[in-house]
Amino acid sequence: MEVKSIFDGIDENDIKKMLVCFEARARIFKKDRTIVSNIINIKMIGIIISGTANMERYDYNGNRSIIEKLEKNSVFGEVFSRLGSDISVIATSDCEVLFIEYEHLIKRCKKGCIYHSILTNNVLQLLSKKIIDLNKRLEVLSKRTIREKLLSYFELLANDNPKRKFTLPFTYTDLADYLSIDRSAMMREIKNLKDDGFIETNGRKITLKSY
Amino acid sequence: MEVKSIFDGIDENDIKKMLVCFEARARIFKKDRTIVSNIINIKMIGIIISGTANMERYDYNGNRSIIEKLEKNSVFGEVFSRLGSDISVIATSDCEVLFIEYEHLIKRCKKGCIYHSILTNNVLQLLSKKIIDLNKRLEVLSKRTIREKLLSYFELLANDNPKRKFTLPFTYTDLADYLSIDRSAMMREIKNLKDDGFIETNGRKITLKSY
DNA sequence: TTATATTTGTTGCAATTGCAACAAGTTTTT
DNA sequence: AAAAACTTGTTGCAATTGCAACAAATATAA
Repeated sequence: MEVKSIFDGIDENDIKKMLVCFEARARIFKKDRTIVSNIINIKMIGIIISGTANMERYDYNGNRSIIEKLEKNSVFGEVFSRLGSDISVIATSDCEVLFIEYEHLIKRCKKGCIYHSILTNNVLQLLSKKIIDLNKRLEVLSKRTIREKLLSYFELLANDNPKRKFTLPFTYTDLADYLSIDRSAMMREIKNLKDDGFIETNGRKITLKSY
Repeated sequence: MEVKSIFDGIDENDIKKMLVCFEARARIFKKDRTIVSNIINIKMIGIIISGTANMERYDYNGNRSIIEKLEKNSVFGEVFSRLGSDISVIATSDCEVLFIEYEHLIKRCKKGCIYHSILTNNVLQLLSKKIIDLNKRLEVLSKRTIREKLLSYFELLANDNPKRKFTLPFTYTDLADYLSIDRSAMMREIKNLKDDGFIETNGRKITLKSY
């Protein structure tokens, strides 16, 4: 059974008690607002309670890189990310974020919260999941051509659907940033993939034809 | 204080007891031997006790990708890696590997090992560290040109040394695979970097000149 | 110490890619 | 409903890259 949230398996009432014990604080962010501008030095972790956000970075050439898409229950923070870089988390829709100090999570609770160990375990599962996701991303980015990058990314998305259909979770502009490639070159290659019969597209709906 | 091993802070004697409790098994691998040929379906994790290894993958074009360099205390296994891919772990020197079932690590010990919670905590720290490392790798791979990939990778290596000198932990051939680029194109670019005064090289010893 | 294998260094050439620029289509804001 | 902002689609061109191939230098094995 997959862990979805760090509070999986913990009773609603107990969660509330724990949040007090953790001195957790919730904040609301409007779409396009910056949730964290510089992830370094944040000894807190953030948990997306509702809404979506992107973790992104601009390099010195002004090229944006979308490091990660965050959604409900996603966890972010220094411990989960690259230290020392100009990474920010931007709300892509209105969202609510819960901030908790990292130390509270990993240390054994002095007040003896009985659910603390469940929570630790959940964090462990989420971290494992994140590692798997990062490795997926790495697998895509380690492809040498735009065509291969697209196909391996599409393959990941199509895996969930027996008809091999999926909807891009991105605009094409964002997709290019996610794959770290030039948008126009990517559009050209998508056209080639269509011409060569690898994919069919209808807006952001894509069907993978071959295996 | 950084956690180096999953057994950090646990007494030697207690480790031995735990290993029995975990049904841990140690195995020796000679250089160039395959430690795990297909990481999927392994419900175990491996811990490098001594020696070094590479986690690698060959795509259908025969291009090798070095996913990760493993050394003493590195942990690998299904939970820490991309599922379903043809990933293998190859010894790059003689090494000793300890295998433990993942379940034993995360479940609360029925026999009441008092150090179990320390261990869970250590695993958590190691996972966090791995996430940070993966993000570093992603940062390098998300650069769009070979030059930028090289410079950002060198930057990471040079960060540890005030003189901005470092020795590549790779042969140049392996470096190209690690960066997912063509070796000859990479050599050409390294030459350009030298000509342009960005770096000085002496074999695998490199000095970063500019910032 | 020879033989064998691997790594490094180089080059021409063709293919891929990034860049710049612009038009057309959508969506969002005013 | 009009204006503004963003996304999609397209192209020529120059720069970068991958590929193939080979020689020289090192490292490893016999």
